[in-house]
Amino acid sequence: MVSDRALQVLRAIVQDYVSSREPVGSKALVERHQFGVSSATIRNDMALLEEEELIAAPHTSSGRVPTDKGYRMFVDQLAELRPLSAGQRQAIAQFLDQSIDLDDVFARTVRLLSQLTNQVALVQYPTLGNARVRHVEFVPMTATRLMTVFITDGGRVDQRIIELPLEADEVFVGELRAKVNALLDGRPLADVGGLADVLGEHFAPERRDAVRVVAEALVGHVDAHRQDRLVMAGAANLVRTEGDFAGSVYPVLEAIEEQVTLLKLFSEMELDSQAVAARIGRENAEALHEAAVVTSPYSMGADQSARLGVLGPTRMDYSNNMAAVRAVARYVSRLLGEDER
Amino acid sequence: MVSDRALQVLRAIVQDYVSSREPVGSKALVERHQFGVSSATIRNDMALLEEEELIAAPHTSSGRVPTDKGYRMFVDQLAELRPLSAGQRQAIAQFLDQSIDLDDVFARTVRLLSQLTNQVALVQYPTLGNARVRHVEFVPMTATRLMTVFITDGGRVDQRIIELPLEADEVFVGELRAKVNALLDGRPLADVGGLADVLGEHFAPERRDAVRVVAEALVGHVDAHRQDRLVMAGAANLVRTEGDFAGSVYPVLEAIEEQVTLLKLFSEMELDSQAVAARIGRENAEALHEAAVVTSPYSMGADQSARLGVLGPTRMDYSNNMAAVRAVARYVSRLLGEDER
DNA sequence: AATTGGCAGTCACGTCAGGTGAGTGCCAGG
DNA sequence: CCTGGCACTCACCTGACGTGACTGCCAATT
Repeated sequence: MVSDRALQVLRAIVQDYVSSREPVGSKALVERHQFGVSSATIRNDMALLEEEELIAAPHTSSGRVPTDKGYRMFVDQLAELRPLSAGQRQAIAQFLDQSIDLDDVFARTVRLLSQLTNQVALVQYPTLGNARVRHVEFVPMTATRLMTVFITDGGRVDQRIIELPLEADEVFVGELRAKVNALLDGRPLADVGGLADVLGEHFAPERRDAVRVVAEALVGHVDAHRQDRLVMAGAANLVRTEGDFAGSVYPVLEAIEEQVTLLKLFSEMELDSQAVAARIGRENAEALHEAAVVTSPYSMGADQSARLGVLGPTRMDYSNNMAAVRAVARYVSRLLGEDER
Repeated sequence: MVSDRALQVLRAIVQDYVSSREPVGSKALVERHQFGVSSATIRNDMALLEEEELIAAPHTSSGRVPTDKGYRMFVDQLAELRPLSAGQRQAIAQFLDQSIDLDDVFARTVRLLSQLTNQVALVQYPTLGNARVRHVEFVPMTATRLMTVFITDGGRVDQRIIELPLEADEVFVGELRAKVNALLDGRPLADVGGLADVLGEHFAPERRDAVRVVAEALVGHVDAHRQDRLVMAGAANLVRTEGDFAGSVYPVLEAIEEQVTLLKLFSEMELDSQAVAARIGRENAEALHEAAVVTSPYSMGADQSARLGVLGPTRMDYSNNMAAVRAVARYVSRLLGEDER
């Protein structure tokens, strides 16, 4: 039973607290916002909000601070994400258009996001859906060591070094290159496993052992495509906002570097709405109890899609960050060809 | 004119300070180490060391702390690089041998180093010397967008997305693939620029504009090979040692993420000895005045070489870190084929 | 000449008490 | 339902005061 005005008060508290980092009291509130009522009235509303656990007082007699639940309500009610300014949009376009390759798109995206939001930015590499094999290349390193380069439709590239049980001369490598590509080029990744099994049949029996090693590498390449990765930028921003973490930022940084916690989080959010979404405080895993994560899905043509976003203290500027994440996600999607049909 | 015993005292001070994080006094010193003289004598030596600016007192009446110069002397003369334990060496081998591709070697190396030293670890990607073109692949993204994949001898791979001024059908892409590879395969990278200039002659006039865009991309690939990169791991460790940075760790983390400061530092150290080396405190650029960097060169066959190492507060365990950096650099060099001839 | 014990002096740091002010909760009156 | 007023509560700052870990120096000793 929170009145309409009480919600306005909650919004004002979140805004003021985010910008000032200090618990906000009823008096300051009526001064900075036009409520048309006195501070005593606001105090009543605040008591109500506290009842609902949307705000809390750090100690008996001080201003109030939004709880995770308060932030959640703030974010959910935050219907209008004001679009970025024309200048900002242009900056996004200009900066990302300079990308020279796929990795560079992600590297630039993550740097851009961290600058726009002053938070740690994260970009998940897209998982390839029904991609196909484009080309496989073999590069001799030493007599018995071979690098395999695996290129897919979507333009993703994997390299891998393998140790052969025999010396590979130019002729054998050439034969490998020709036969593997004849067999695999254009085939869906899902087929690679089966085809690799029969690869040996195309070679002389004394080569079979070496070919088996190559086949294993090819399977490994496919697995690597399934595996997700994150790129991160702006770790320095986390240190800057250190004061917002009661504990240390250490476990937070650790969780980011470990990736596994974040990847799990990203895949859970995948199920959520297709729009920009937030996970706040205790909604997250242990290490991120004091952090908030704002992400949006982006797509890379085909059915390849992943998420990108930012991570920071729960006390963050959700309006701005959500707007930035949305804008960047949209631009990256467009850049990677989704909107081109 | 520092006596021999005074140097022992310096060594003891560095060791005690590194492990305790507290200024060390003459009394504690004689208790923890067997000097065979009284604390008053040690005090005299300490006064001498202070004269030489090898140690300093944070305030008038407190223990002493090594200065940058003191650490420098410690590193140059006093630290014994005890080899790692058999267990540690084995751990390095086991962990790195699992690498599945080139990027993975670097990723594992950097993680390993940060765990062995509890510092931020850095690995510089090798600059390619006189590498040659192995293969160039073209992957259509959309009708007018093409991804180029550039593979060199050394096994390094670059991808890049380009926008063509016309629609590229399968036939044209196939033609590109055949002619570019006929022209470039096996040629040194240095020749790519010249050859790209004449690429247009091999195509029909109406294709020349598109071919020029491709040629530019190829030149870009070569440039990208010249450009250095760093991979980093263990940023969380920097936060953990935050207390050792009088200011904030913010500028330090920022310098690491910017890369340019670190790359400059790495290339300067290139000139130094071939062994493991340290840059301490004010020997570094502004942002790293309170940090120390320990690096060692490693090689990747051919004439490709680069550096790897760790970064932390000047108050770090130099003996251990230098030993770890040296061991890892050696193992990576061996793994990448240098020792195989 | 080097070493030692002794002693005065310095200064960071922890503790404690008192004062200050921002902010709440509640109540009686509009 | 809103408002002004008032008592009450704490976090926080400040200054005073001991305490203890050092150093620096000096005269005595080997």
